[in-house]
Amino acid sequence: MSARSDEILDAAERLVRRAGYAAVSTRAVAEAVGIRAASLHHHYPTKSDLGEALAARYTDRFLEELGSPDAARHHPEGPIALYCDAFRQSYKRDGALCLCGVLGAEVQSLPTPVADQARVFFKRNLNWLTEALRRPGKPPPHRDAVRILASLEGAMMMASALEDASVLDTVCEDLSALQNA
Amino acid sequence: MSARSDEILDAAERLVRRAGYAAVSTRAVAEAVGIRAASLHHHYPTKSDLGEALAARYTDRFLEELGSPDAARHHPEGPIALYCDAFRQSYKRDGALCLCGVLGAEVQSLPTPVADQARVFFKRNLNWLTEALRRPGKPPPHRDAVRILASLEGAMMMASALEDASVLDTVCEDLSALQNA
DNA sequence: GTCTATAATTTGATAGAC
DNA sequence: GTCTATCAAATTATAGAC
Repeated sequence: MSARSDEILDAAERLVRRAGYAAVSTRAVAEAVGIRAASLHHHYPTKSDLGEALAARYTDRFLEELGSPDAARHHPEGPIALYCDAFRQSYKRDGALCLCGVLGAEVQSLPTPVADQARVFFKRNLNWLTEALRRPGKPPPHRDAVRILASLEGAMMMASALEDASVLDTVCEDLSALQNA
Repeated sequence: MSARSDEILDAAERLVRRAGYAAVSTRAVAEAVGIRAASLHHHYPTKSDLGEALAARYTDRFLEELGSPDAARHHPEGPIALYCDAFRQSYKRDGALCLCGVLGAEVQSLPTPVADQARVFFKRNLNWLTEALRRPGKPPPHRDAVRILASLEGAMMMASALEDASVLDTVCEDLSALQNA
């Protein structure tokens, strides 16, 4: 993975998170990097290859930033607040919703490898949440994980569509409050 | 609005809800109807016109099916259950997520009139929910409305991406239960 | 690794006959 | 209202020079 390959993913991520996979051309990504389309295809032979690498890196990075579910359990404000903040920071830092939220909405028109990588994001996040919320002597809280991730994905989509970040803040506050109930 | 114009919107809705706006060509819509692309452009001069009419009809129909917020308040299972069922039925009947959830995820690459119509869906739904959940002597529950709609939109996206309708069911059940708390 | 050049296809859209 | 024919532009991708 060369520096240039990473630069290409950076540009692709910025564009796809705002416009969607189908609406972003390999040419547009190349232009954003400052190279020709033919050069981009040297790093990623097909658009599908680019999309797959993009989703995989996004997922790896996101989970890396989260840290271990075990550490999250001992976070002073609780695992839900920590998890919400990861999305909130990502949304505010990049001014765009979750890459895999975007891909998930157009999953039926994605090349199979890209769709599969988007699914991996959701599965790994659900596993992380289930682990972080687990309480001794109780069954794994899978339903809570589903509810939390779905709320956050929907909140980011609506915040982006309505150009109103307070939608995400509202949902995050209510999710954190619920935890203490 | 001729019968043919409506047929075109039917086909467009089916395709866009599965693949996204950018991934669906006017030719593909025309083919699904059984006419030529030139004939489609007679009914909707541009793709943007088609998208705008599509989102507007979707919103009108959805709110019509919901009925009045006042009637929902007196529903035997409560307004939240009624609202959740509207999305659940739509998801199962059409095998696809909310049209405006799809459009919302790619809002930055949509023609302005289409993006605006997608926003109208969210605003009208938030107003409906706020009204249906209102309780005398209390401030309008705008936050609850945001939380509920965001949860449902995210749940549909995830159900579609993971090809697992139980995600939507789980979220609906938890939303209804919360109401009684 | 990047470029120019180019191929093959698709796309949104129009002109004009019927 | 629908068609054939056509267009200009964009898109994904490849060949081959440097």
